[in-house]
Amino acid sequence: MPDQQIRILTVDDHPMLREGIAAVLQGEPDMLVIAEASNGREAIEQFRQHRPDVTLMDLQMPQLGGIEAIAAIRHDFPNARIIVLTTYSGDAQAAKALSAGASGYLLKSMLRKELLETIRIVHSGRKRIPSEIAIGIAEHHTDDTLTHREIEVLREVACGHANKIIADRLAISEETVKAHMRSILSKLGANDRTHAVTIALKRGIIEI
Amino acid sequence: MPDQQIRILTVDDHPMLREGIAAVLQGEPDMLVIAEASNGREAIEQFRQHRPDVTLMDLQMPQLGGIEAIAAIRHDFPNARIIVLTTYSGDAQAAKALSAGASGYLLKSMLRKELLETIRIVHSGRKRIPSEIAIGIAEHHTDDTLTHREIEVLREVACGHANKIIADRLAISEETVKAHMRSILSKLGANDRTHAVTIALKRGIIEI
DNA sequence: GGGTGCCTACCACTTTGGAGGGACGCGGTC
DNA sequence: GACCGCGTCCCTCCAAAGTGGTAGGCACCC
Repeated sequence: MPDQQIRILTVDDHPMLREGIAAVLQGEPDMLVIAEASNGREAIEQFRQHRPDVTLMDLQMPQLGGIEAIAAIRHDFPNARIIVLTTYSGDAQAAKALSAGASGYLLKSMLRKELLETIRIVHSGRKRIPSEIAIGIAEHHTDDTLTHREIEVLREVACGHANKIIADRLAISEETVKAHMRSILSKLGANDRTHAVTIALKRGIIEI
Repeated sequence: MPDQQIRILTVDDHPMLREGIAAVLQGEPDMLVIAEASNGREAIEQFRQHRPDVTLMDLQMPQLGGIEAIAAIRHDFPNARIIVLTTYSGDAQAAKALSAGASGYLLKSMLRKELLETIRIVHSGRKRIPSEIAIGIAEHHTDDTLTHREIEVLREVACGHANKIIADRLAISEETVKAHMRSILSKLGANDRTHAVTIALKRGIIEI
């Protein structure tokens, strides 16, 4: 009954982890790993070629990240069922992945039982987000989110650039940079720019 | 010939990854996974109980980190052969692991071939550190390393505390905090405190 | 005894950051 | 048309951060 099997694509830059997933899924008669990819670019390629029923996707990968890959795949195949399988990297990352079109979000620290359950649930067309993750997202959902420009400024701040330098690099006045900083500090509830950077890193708003 | 097999303990908080390692090692007749652990505390226990020939150890784990576990195991069993298997988290982390007594350092992104090679090499009593890692460590080895007190100050800075607050919390004068900061900025080559924090995070000197 | 590194502390000084206010154009929505 | 969010810009003011130099006490090692 190969037609009834759930055909799965695994995407992760750790071969050993792909190996582990494959080992777990091999024990399940209704599942079959049909392709693997080690970055976002390969993931898109493999998806096009094999049209898997379910895709397991890491977020942090070289070349092209998971979130971009999810968005690209869902753009071409709006019915693609994609489960994020990653180490927790902040509620902002999780929220981005879900709004990019992921149907599930799993942590690598979770047990095989949850993986199998989630694959079956997502394959059947439903969504599945563990409550820990959902709570994390909800916690900051009411908060103001940073605008595109504010995130740009914050990235500059993380590099150790002074307001004046940032102003030059973004081709705006120092006063504007200060205005953005005020907004950033207030939105994140940070004491100072350093605090703002560590908060943003924790929540996955920016990366190092 | 079970006596000639390399008896291996795997330590990682991702069950899926342990599964993957086990799958890879199962194909090797001269290797055998005899125990698993999902954090540092369990690792020490399992080591005591099974005395493996080689231990594969992740660094980032709940309860007790890998570096502490390596140090504890090597304290009781100076001949323990331990290989770090982790995602790269800065040269400082790698250096700490090696000086805690690890004989090898592998990245999770590396291929199975390298894992097997490293296990055999380390089991034979030699060390093995990939050149990328060695270069990373060497790059900053000539640099001044931060003192214990400086790291304490930097951790406070990362929390968004002002010099005055840090002074209170560490029970020293604000002027002393400033003196430490001057030293930190100079040693790390940072433009300002924010930059110092991001550099230290990248290099694994502090964690969020 | 002399040297070194670390932690501590002070002074004087300049630069930067952050708070609080207001303001305007633009694009979107109601 | 009125409103709102965003990005832009300007002002003032004060508190912080950062730079320079100096120095004592302490532990450690030659």
